Amino acid sequence: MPRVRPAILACIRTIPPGRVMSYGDIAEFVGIRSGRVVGNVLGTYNADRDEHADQDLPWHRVVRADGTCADHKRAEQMQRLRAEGVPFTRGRVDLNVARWDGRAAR
DNA sequence: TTTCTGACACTAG
DNA sequence: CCTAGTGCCAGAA
Repeated sequence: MPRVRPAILACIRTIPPGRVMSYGDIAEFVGIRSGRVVGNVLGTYNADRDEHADQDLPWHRVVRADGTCADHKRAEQMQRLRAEGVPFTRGRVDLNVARWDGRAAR
């Protein structure tokens, strides 16, 4: 079984400030077809005992395919993204501008 | 080992 | 705009 967790975390850390990636994009990046795994990784990682974990991981730069974010953290996430200069449209991330390919910057 | 769960994606209605 | 169903895969119990 491929260790997707490190790959996913590494991919998320690759996202520069002011940019975001969708769960599906990250899943595709690590070679899987379910964005659910990405969410699971984030959930387990956040639930981990490592206090320094969430500090190192810009989980707020991970959003859904349509630009919305997780319900439980959407307030904090939106605030952080806005602080980084991520454009918002009607409460959703403007993926047309902020989307990060993960390898080919625009 | 099997089973359940989940910070999702996508399509259909 | 919404809900419901299906596919999907790595962890945790």
